[in-house]
Amino acid sequence: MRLTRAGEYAVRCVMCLARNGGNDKVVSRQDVASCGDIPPHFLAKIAQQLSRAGIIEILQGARGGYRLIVSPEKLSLLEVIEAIIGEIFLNDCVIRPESCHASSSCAVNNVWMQARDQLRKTLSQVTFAQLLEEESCCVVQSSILPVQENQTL
Amino acid sequence: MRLTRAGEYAVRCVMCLARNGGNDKVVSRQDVASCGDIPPHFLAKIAQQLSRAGIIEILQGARGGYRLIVSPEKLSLLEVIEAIIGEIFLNDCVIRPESCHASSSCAVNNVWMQARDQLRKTLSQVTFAQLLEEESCCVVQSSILPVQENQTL
DNA sequence: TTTATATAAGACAAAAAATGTCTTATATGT
DNA sequence: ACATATAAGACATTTTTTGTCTTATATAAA
Repeated sequence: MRLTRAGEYAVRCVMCLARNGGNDKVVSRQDVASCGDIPPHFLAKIAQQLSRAGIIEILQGARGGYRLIVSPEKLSLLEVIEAIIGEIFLNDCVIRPESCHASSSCAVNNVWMQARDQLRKTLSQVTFAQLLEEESCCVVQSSILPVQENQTL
Repeated sequence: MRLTRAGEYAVRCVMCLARNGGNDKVVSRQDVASCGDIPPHFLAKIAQQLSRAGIIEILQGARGGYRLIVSPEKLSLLEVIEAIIGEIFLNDCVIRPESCHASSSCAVNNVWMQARDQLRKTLSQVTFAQLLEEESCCVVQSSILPVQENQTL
């Protein structure tokens, strides 16, 4: 497990959409990128992963952008993160049998599995609705967005 | 946080020492390496980190090797792992303020901190004495070691 | 004291993973 | 038809991790 920058960007992206596009509103990639301080092309990749995971919808063409299609109440931090970095594992030997000889009955491995379950549970219990209620990094700059709604047409 | 291979090797190294060198016995680097399937020179680096952390003692010269200087009852998985990979953090923004703007009052960050504390607690509650009581990956091959005690002198 | 054995220390190389950029293609609204 | 915006994937860069090699040093034993 590792919260990569891509994972962090994904969280910021969803936060931005939940905040600014909550009512099925579409937010352009540019706006999300500047809101979350994300390189636009990198965001494109991340958005595609979120789209494949069924979390957002991507709208092509003029006036395109991203739209959150899961309500913030039903969307957990875990879902967004695992959409980007894959299912969380803390140790390799579970998924890579060649890196260890006797993983099934290994006491060390059992500890890692327990820690993993705990971590996933914690992350799954936090929804974006909850996160929105509090002050968050990725929302600090969002005050620029309402202005941009009336941008050049 | 990420359980790197180096961290995994460190755990195997300590398991091997706890099992075979429990009574202040010295186990050669070669023996530890073959027991834990660790590249010998890589093990040397890991051992140095464990030594700096006060977990093992390194004995130079002929008949040298490594010796566990903390009793397995008092040595936790967390201590060994953090000796190698540093203090566990799940997210960057805690230690790298430049990667985030308002980390102190960030709801997302708070979740990560909570998950981190939980993970560290879990790992700190497991001792190597406990791990030794059960079957473990890194101990499977240790039956070769008693034989090697009577090796060529 | 000399020799064989074993690790220390750090430079170096290789591989893997993550991050970021760029180009061509495609879709949409006007 | 045109302007706008994302899709898709190749490519480059950077960082991290892993592993190796060489020279130096310490110790035990002949």
